[in-house]
Amino acid sequence: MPELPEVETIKNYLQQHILNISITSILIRQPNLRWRIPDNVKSDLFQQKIIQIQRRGKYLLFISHKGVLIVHLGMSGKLLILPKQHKPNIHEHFALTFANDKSLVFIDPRRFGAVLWADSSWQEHPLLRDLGPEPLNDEFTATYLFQLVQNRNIAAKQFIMDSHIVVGVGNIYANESLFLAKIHPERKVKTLSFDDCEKLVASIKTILQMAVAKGGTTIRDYVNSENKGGNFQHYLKVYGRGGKPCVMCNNLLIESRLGQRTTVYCSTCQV
DNA sequence: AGTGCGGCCTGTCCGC
DNA sequence: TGCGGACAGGCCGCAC
Repeated sequence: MPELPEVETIKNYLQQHILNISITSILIRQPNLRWRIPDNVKSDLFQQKIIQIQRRGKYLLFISHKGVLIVHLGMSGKLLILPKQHKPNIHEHFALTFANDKSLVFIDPRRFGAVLWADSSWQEHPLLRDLGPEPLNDEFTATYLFQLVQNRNIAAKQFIMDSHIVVGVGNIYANESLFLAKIHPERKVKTLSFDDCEKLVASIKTILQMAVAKGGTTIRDYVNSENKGGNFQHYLKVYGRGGKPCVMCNNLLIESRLGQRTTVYCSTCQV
């Protein structure tokens, strides 16, 4: 569900609400998420405070003096701030309650998400250490991308959705970025010129920045921690518009499947 | 090493 | 209205 802009929006909200407040209880209701929630989360976080929240790709990192809680929302995960006494949700798998009687509640119907624990050197965690650069950082450049595309016989869309190449680009923003860059999603990446890489990098940055500014995209059920949707869905040019006219050339957009994911593009504008 | 896909889950929608 | 199948903002881990 959530891609980089959605996770960033959640992080920005949580930073204003749960920092530096003692944790009074930890609830593990369903430990079997993508990976099992480690038992020691309970003892390690008890009476600790979250002193900092960071985002790495689509992972949220809740940093305490004892270690780091790593949270990934998968496809259907939500993190909500609710009163300590709230209406129970059958998919509430994990919750932290704070001294101000607010709870941080992890809800995830499909359980593709994860709640994990690392010591303070979370950068070395197996799930995080091999991740590619943050797309909005200066290290994500055309020079970097052009170097990686050499001899790679993979479709452009699958390439930019690979978190070892660049983090945070999911299905919606991959489709949108390729449209903006005028690159066909099935184009083999080894055929990209340096100029193509420049356009692609610039497009990914533009799309993600705009989406962050609009609080993310709500297609179906994404909500931030205030239980509100984002607004970027009003700015999508291809995703969800298969069969409709291209906003640039009026030809009908093609909807196909690539790597088991719905892919939408304009066969005239994107080459 | 790179590439392609199965699988993890539940909910929803669509066609028969 | 019931049922099966496809699909959904992700991504690891395995075959080849």
